[in-house]
Amino acid sequence: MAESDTASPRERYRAQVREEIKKQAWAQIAEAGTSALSLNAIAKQIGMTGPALYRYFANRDDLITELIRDAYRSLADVFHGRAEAGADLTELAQALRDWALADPQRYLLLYGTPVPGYQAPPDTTAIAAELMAVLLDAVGPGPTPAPSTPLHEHLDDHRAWAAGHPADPAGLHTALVFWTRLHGVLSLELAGHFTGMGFDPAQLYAAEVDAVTATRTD
Amino acid sequence: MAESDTASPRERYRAQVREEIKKQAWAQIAEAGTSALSLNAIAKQIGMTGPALYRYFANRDDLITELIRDAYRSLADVFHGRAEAGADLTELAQALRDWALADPQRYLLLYGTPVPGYQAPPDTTAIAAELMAVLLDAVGPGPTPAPSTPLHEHLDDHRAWAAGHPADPAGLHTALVFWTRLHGVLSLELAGHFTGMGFDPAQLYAAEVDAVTATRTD
DNA sequence: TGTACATCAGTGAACGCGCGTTCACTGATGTAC
DNA sequence: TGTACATCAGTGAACGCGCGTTCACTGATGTAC
Repeated sequence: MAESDTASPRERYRAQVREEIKKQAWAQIAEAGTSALSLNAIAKQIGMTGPALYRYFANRDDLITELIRDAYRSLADVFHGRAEAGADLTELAQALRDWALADPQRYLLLYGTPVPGYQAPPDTTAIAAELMAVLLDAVGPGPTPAPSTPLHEHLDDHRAWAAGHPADPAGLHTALVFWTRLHGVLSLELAGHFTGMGFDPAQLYAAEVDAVTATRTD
Repeated sequence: MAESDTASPRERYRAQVREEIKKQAWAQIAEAGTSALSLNAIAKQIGMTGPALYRYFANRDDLITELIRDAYRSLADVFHGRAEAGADLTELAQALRDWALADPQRYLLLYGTPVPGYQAPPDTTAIAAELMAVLLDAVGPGPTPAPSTPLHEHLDDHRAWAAGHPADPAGLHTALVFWTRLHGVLSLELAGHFTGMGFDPAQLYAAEVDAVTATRTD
C-alpha cells in the first residue's frame, strides 16, 4: 500500500474504519437488498453508535454512492486485467459472470432496478464508459466488408457513447448485444427466475456468448 | 361485468374499494418503487385511515402479492389475445415492449430485482408458465432437421418448465432467448442505463427481435 | 310497512419499532514550544 | 523531556417522522320476522 508511507496513523485508522463500514454495508445489502441498508444497523454491527458514522460519510446517500463507485471500479479492474492479458469476448463474458455470481447484490446494485430517487454521480458513468471502451477493444476490427443494416447506420449516427473509439458500426452493435444479452441471462438468473425450471443457466449463458461472438464473425 | 348480477351492493362496494386501493398502490409504486409502498400513505390518499385497509387486505405482503398477480394476469391476457389473433414472435415482442413501457414499474415488479424477503405465491409461477406456453406455441415447429447443439440436448433433458409442450429442443432455446434477450434490452432501458448514450433503444430491440426469430429460421 | 337484530366498514387511539440526522459533550490522540 | 493546546473520534440524548399492525368502538347498511 503506497499510501501507508505518507499517511499519518490517524489517516490510516480513518481509512480502516471506512473500509469496515463499507464491508458491513455490503453484508447488509447481500442480506436484504439496498433499500434495507441502515446506518444505525451498520454502526451497531461494528460496535459503534449511529452518529459516529457521520465522521466518515456525510449521509446515507453518500455511502451508497461510494459503494456503487467501488462496485464499478471493481468490475472495471477485472475487465482491464483480463483485457491486458489478451482476453477475447468469451473470456470477458466468463469474467463478467464470475464477478456477478461472486456477489449478486453488487451486480444488481449496478444493473438492477435503480434505487428510487437516487441519482448516480457523474464519475460512475465515466467508469461505465471505461468498461465500454474495454469491450470495444475486445470486439476488435471486424471482417470486411461488414454487411450494413439499418441499426448499424443508426448506431454510426449516435456513437457518442463510444467516446471516440474507432470501432466500426457492426462492432458497436456487438458490444451492445454483449451487454444486453448477457445481462438478460444474468439478471434473470440472479433474480431467481430460472429456479425451478430445471436447466442450467450457465449453459444458456455460454450459448449466448457464442451467439454474441457469432455476430462478429458472420 | 357478469359479477354485478349476482353480487350484493356490499360486495360490489368492497370490490370497488379494493380496486381503488390497488390503483393507489400502483401510483405509489410508479413514483418511488415497491419498497416505498406504504399502507398508511395509500389510505391517506383515498381518504381513509390506515387500519381501514385491513378490511381489504390481510397485510402489506398480501397487497403486494395481489399486485404481482394482477401484473402477471395482465401480461398473460395481452399474450393470449395476440396469440389468438395469430401473432408471430415479432408481434408478441412488440406487445411485450408496449406493455412494459406503458408501466415500467409494473414490468420491474415482475422481472426486476426481487423484493428482499418476499416469496412469490405458487399461482404466479403458474401464470408465468402460461406465458411460456403461449411463447412456445408462437415459436411453432422448426425447420427440419434442426442442427443439434449441446444446449439443445441439455434443454431436451430438462424440459419440465415447458409443461408438456411438444416443442423441439431448438424451439425451447428460441423461447428462452426471446425472454432473456428482450428482457436484457428492456430492463436496461427501463433502468435508465441507455439514457445519455444517444441511440434509440427501440431500434436495438427490433434488431434483437430479428435475431431471435433468426434462431428459428436459420 | 315497520321494528329488532346482525353484519360490517371505518375511526381513533395506542403499541413498539427503527429510521436519518443534529448537537453539545467527553476523552483520547497528536502537535508545538 | 515535559507541558499547553488543538484536533477530532465517538457518545448519549434528543428531534421528528413514518411504518405495520391491534383493538375497542361507533354508526351506517342490510336481513328477518
